[in-house]
Amino acid sequence: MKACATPSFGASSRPSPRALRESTRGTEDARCGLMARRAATGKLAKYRSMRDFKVTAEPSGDRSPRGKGNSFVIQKHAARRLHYDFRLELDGVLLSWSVPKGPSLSPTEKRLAVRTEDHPLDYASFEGVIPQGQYGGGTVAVWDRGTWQPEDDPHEAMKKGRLTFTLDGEKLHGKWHLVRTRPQGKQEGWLLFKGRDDAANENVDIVEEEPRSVVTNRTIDQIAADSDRVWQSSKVAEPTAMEKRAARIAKAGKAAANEERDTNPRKNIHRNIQLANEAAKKARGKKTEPAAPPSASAASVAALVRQLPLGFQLTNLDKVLYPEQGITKAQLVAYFAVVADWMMPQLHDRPLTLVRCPEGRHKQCFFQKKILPGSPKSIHTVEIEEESGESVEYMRVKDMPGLVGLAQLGTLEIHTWGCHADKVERPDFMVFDLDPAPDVEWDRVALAAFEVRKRLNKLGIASWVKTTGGKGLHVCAPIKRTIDWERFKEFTKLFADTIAAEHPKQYTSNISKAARKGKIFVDYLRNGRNATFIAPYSPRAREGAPVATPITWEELAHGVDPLSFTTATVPLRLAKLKKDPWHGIEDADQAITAAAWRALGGKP
DNA sequence: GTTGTTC
DNA sequence: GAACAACAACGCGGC
DNA sequence: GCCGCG
Ligand SMILES: [Mn+2]
Ligand SMILES: [Mn+2]
Repeated sequence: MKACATPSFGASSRPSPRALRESTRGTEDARCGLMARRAATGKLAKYRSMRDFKVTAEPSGDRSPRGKGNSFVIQKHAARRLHYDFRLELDGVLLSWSVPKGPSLSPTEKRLAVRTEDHPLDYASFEGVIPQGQYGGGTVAVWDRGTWQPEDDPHEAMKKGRLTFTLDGEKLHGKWHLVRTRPQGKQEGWLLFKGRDDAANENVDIVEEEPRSVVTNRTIDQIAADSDRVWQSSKVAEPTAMEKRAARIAKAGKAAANEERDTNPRKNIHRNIQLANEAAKKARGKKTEPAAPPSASAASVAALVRQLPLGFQLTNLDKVLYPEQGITKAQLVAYFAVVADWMMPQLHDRPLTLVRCPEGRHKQCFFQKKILPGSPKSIHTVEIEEESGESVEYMRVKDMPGLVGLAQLGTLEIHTWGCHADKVERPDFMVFDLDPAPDVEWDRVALAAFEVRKRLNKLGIASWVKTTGGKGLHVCAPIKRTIDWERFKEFTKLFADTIAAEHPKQYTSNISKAARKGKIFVDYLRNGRNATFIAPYSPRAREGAPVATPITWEELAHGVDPLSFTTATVPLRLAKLKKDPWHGIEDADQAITAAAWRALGGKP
């Protein structure tokens, strides 16, 4: 059997137009044509793997339009960033480059061109909208099209990284160059620039002056608007299951919003996220097998959180962070967005330490205290002088986008210092962490919290309580910023030692494991300068995505199951609450008084 | 998860 | 663009 | 000084 001819023109002799035509389309036999098609099919595997053709209107490339085999197209593509996709037909596919600034008619203006995956030939006529969330989501216009003629063998040229050719399009003409930059060194890029000939022009910005589609004479904006209309009408005609679902959520969201005449769009997004969370919980039921199947609404949660006004990009929203519950990063983002209003008053401007698990809670997790380059801009910093003398940039957040920024980093736990950024050397939040030994019953822990509360009250300090996401409780008290860390910790140690001394069978203030057997460790060490504690409303990187949850003393007296507070249940709980469980904590105006020191037998 | 290096 | 590697905390108490 | 702890 005869081998199929590879189009080849030799290095020196320029091919005739006829030779070019015949090189890609069958002057030989049907077998070669078929093989070329199969080859093209293989080249398009990547293109297809990146797209879901049920969702996008882009062609799948299973039908090749008949042409002369030397077409080119430039598609103006308003995606995340506006760019121009430069495509040359070769061997049954479109070689493609993404040119951020588009072509220039000036031979001295070299434009960066990044090679992208080969596209099918029928892509050349695609103009319209690629749905958001799909690869390359955005609006596409056919900015120019026509034919191209390589100067030499294009296969050799591609291999060498020097392609010289002539364009005969509607906007672009004459000689052009595509040159690969140094293969080693920085990233491999190409440069697209005009050859020196009559079609060159130093004075015209072709991209500015000819912005429209050469096919429909529409601008990008007009194409997007037209596509909107088509989408609207097709939606009425034939709603898909997903659209029906979205409509249901939107309707429920509207009804809820109408109740309180809420015109804040962000609040509405929050509400929709809550509704989606609720639906997700119902869909999951209470089954928690080793790996839960993705919940029905995971996809719609991703769509919702993408609407949050953040100022940075969310990525990998479908990544599963808690496999047992099937909780995705999108659901974590939704959780933070919903609890932000309750959480931020406590978290605002405190230095942070994070527990990050970007690959999920079972994979490599790590602590992070310093800000890293590339962090979302909604994460702010605070410069703190370490005792060693060196200065470290800690992280802090001020608002919902900041909180979601932490989620974007794959943060499963947020730990905070007991001070604020503007006065780091003055602690303002006291925490007694009640850690029960493994065999201690929950009721004893609850009673311990009341004991701590009673004793603090006697010292003139009101306190609030939260679960930790584990088997313990945190008794918390805001304190005026009068004393330094050393004295602060000294006071809390005195307090813990006193309880332990008076009830040695119940409590210990000694961190060592041996001392804690059968007892509750009153952990005052959270009150040191370099110590942190789990933030209110922070999830934990543990099975079930439990949440450190502020509760009222009444609830604690009534009985609560600390592990029932999870990223799935806390948003529902908050929606039902009439007032903040920590109501009044912002207005507390209390300090460690001289009388308090004396009551514990300490020196004021 | 992000950045930097390398092809 | 893709594949790959490096990197992301540390102080304090107990004995 | 090392280990455990969070
Ligand atoms: Mn593109
Ligand atoms: Mn503890």
